[in-house]
Amino acid sequence: MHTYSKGSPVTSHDIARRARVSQSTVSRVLTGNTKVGKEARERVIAAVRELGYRPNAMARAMRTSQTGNIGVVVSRLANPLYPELLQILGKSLNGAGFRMVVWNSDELDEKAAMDAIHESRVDGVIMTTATADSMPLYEALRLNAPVVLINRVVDGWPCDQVSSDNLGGGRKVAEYLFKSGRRRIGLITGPDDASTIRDREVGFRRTLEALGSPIDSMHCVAVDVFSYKTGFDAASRLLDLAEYPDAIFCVNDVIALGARDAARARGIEVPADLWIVGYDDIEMASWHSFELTTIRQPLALMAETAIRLLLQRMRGIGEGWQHVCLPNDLVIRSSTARYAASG
Amino acid sequence: MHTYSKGSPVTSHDIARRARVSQSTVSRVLTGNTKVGKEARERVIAAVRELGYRPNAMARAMRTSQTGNIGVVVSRLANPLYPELLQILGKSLNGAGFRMVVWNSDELDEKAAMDAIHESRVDGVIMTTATADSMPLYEALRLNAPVVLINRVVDGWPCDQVSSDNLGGGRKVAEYLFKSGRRRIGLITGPDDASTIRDREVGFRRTLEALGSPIDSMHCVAVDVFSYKTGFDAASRLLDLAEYPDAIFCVNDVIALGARDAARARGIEVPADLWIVGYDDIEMASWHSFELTTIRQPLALMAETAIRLLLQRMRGIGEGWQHVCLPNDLVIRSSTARYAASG
DNA sequence: CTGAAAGCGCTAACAG
DNA sequence: CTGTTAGCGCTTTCAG
Repeated sequence: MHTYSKGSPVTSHDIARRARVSQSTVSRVLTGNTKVGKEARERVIAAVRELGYRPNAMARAMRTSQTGNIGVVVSRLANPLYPELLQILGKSLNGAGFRMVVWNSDELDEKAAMDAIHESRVDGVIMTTATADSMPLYEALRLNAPVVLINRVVDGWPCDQVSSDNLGGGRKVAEYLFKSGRRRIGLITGPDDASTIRDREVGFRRTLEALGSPIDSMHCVAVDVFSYKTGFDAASRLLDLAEYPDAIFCVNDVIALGARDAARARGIEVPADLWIVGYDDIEMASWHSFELTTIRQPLALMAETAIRLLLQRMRGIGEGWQHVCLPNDLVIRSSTARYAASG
Repeated sequence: MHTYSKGSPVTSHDIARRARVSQSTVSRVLTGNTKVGKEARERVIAAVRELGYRPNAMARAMRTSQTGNIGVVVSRLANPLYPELLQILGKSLNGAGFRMVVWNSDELDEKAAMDAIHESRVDGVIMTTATADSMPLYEALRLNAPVVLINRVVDGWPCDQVSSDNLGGGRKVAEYLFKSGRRRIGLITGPDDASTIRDREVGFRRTLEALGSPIDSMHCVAVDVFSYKTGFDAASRLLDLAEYPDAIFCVNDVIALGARDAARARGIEVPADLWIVGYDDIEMASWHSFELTTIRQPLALMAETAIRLLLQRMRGIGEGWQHVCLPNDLVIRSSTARYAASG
């Protein structure tokens, strides 16, 4: 029985025969790199159409050592930030003539992505979830693999990196809350292996300390994994305190949404009794039920930058490793009072 | 300058030389299909490790006509159903030894996925977003391409298809609402090119008609695209009527969430003044702010089934086209009163 | 401008 | 068990 997956049976030789040219001329017409006589070209094109010929990508890849595939490793797709990022990356990559291959990152996926580079399945990889203890990643980088880090970064690692200013984002939130008169400020943070989270927390804490209003350790909770539920639970703990915070900064939106609902579940009014601030500006942040004040990252710009750096790296251009850090914005909604953000 | 993407410079010949065996023996050790002497095998393995050798996947694919890649076409990732499905599909595919390549489906992506099959970039494709007017898909199917449809299906098309019982889902919702005493039942539906939507709507309408309580055309709105916002707006139109519905069935959760918030924005109490039912049971449906009654599809089972059918098809097994339709469940939450669902 | 020829790195007969 | 041999389908010199 014929198995389709053996690939289209028609090859460039078939085209050559039919167009009465040599196989190499067929190739020349298709790649378009070399001049070909008008007559011959037209016969080839006609034959291609008539036979429904599609060049075999594997064979081409083998000759050119280029697959046209770019791998993307994303963290748990359950965080809506990543689908959003994925959508943007996919569009940009397609625009640049590449296909996107996705790994949904647990450690196995990270390894799989690095394997794919070494096996020439992909020409390069964009990692959104790097951490300093990813051995496979580090190994690949040592071998000079074309990898760029986006979103999460790892200081000092030998590769291009693109992030937004998480330190500054944390600072902006702290300043905003403090200047708006909040003084019992709480924090829900997460695992500190992600640079994003670490930076947001550090920027936030340092600024409050500098302003003379450090976070009470009672008012700080760390979740082990980011989800609505963990956010809900963490906030519940904070809100069950006799003197609960008058504002809570959550290091990402998903937990902030959980926190918002924890307040609702207790009948705590937001923003009257409690302010909540998130981070990422995922789509749900703007929903009527949440109206979450948050930090918006310039995802599209980050994606474009990452792709540009990766393509340069793949071409062997680019000497040192670049670390691009893009600015982000405080988006004020009614989960906090509508005071103007100050510089 | 050395460009990494030229691929690892070490080939099976290098290994052969180093292990003092022929290149084919190296291949035999690596593929593991043939017996190899203990001595030789060990020398090969050692050489592989010492040189950090990785077999070139393109070359292998060219010989075997198998890439190990499965393409997945998903509709707008903005609908959280699709990331959920993607996650499940990815895990199952990896478990079966395949990699997942994702296209984020507008018409261009659909075409790209079909191109990928013809160019032997992927061994097969899983489509979540088929519609009857997808020309590239139809063309590919005519050529007997290994494609399976999941979620959305197209009656009469020559391919394997997996869906859940959308007709029955619509019916269940109708019965539940009617038996719970709702009589001014509204409907927010969507574009009818998707089989899922069509079936849900038909099942719902027919059942209500059979029960003698057809939908008032005033109480039916169709959105052109599925999003929180379109759901919010559509529900707003319904709720601004003098006599607004006492229950609204939304053909998917995303618009149901919008509808829920439209009620909240007007101070309409749910479920006291209005019941809302969605479809899909995406994660947010269970969030405290929504507590949405909805239909849960057996995504994991659907994914497994689709993959099984696809693998059979790729192996050339399987004679006729199968159409698997799996049952789904009504999940009752407090966006409707907590009456028991009846059979 | 075009054909002939040489492989890319690997797998899979085919003979030992 | 293992080496030799013949390509997979394509791109790219190298000669005309």
